[in-house]
Amino acid sequence: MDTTTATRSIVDALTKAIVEHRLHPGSKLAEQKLADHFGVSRTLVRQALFQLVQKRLIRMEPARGAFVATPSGEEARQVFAVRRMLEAEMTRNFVRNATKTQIQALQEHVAQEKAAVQRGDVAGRTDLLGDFHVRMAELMGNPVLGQILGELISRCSLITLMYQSDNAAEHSAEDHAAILKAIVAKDETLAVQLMEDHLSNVEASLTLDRKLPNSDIAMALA
Amino acid sequence: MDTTTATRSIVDALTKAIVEHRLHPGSKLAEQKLADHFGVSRTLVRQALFQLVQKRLIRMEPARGAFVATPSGEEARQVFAVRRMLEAEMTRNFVRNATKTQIQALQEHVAQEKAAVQRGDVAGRTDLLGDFHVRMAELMGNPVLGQILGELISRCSLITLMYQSDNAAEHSAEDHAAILKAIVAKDETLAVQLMEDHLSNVEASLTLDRKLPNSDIAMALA
DNA sequence: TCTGCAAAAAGTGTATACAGTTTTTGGCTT
DNA sequence: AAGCCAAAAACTGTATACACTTTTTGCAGA
Repeated sequence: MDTTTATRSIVDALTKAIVEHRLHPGSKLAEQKLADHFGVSRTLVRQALFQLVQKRLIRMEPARGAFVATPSGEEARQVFAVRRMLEAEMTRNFVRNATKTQIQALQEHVAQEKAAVQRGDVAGRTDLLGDFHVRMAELMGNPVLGQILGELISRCSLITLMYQSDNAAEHSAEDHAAILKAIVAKDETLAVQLMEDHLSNVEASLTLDRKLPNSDIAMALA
Repeated sequence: MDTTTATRSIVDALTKAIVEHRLHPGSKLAEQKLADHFGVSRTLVRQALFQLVQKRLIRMEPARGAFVATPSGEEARQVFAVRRMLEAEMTRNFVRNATKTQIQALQEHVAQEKAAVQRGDVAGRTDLLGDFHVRMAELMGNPVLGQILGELISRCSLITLMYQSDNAAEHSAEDHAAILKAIVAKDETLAVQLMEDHLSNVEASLTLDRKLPNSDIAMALA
């Protein structure tokens, strides 16, 4: 087992748990408990936690330990702003350079989204909706961009959990379908516009000005 | 001394050393030597190294240790592509929203650049040229963007060291001055265009297709 | 019953120990 | 003299130990 793999698998497992909302914002992440759970020593857990801090998925307080991050509304807006910048250009490049195979891959993905929506699979839908963006980033052959976007999208998972309002972004799947249609039609301007609008819609569907409904409270309850 | 501070200061020191080219691409980073140098145990050094891996400034090989990263030409191109995406939008926002104080801050920075160039201060110039971009990102009040850009610019420091050709980007300082002039004139389109051109020029001044002149060799010599 | 405080428990921060792997060293053979 | 192999040294990967801090517990007093 090489060095990175052990720590890496812990990072991945915790990332997955946070992104899938199995660990809530503000939750305490006690090192010994995690070590027991993963069957390793605290040393490896600690290394993993430090990496998660850099991914902004957790925060560490001196002598108090690690907690699942509770991004502020301000931070959320900034994350969406950066996503719009990157994904607009990504979409433009995609229209210009995407091969038929790549477009087909996205079409299949959108079909999966539609299926998940129709059968009421909420968890699966949430997963797929985020994956659409990651998939696009990967397909365009720029792993550097893909990795940055992947991290931003992970953070959005926390953000949406904290600030989602009643009318959650139900029509994301439709947005994706519309974007893809514009891509197929090679309508660069429209595709870019739809992508920007889509991200703005998702952001707008959140109540980012809420007065920290749970962050401190959740910590207090933990 | 809180937990993050000890490890963090090691991360910062190593980052600085790499960005300032005091540690060359491919150099071995032996844990015990670093520990002795910083007067701490390997535990803390190791935590720092893992964070630097995520910042893509070093890489770790199983059972072989940590080495200063040697980004490929392909990776270099991708980093520049992402920088163009982000900095174009950043410039656009800057033209729209920058206050007089912020513009003044940039003007002073450009003046410093000019001074460094004139007195032939190569090290200072290199520092300042990268800082121009970080400074702009910070000024626009989007720390999320600022942090991402900061990391990309750090990577560029390694990239330029590895791939710089004879005619290194001497006129970066002039480019910056031109961009700033367009910003002052509130010419959004021109400012964005100049920023994109500037980044393309820097990229073009590198010989990214070179056949790994030092990566493996430097490792062998280490 | 509620508040306050001290002792105990739990938890973090760092160093050290040790097993396993890689690299270096030094002698032996050709 | 050059190449090769084995022993030694150096180094990584992980666990454990221990000091110090925070949190919890439980009892005494009001």
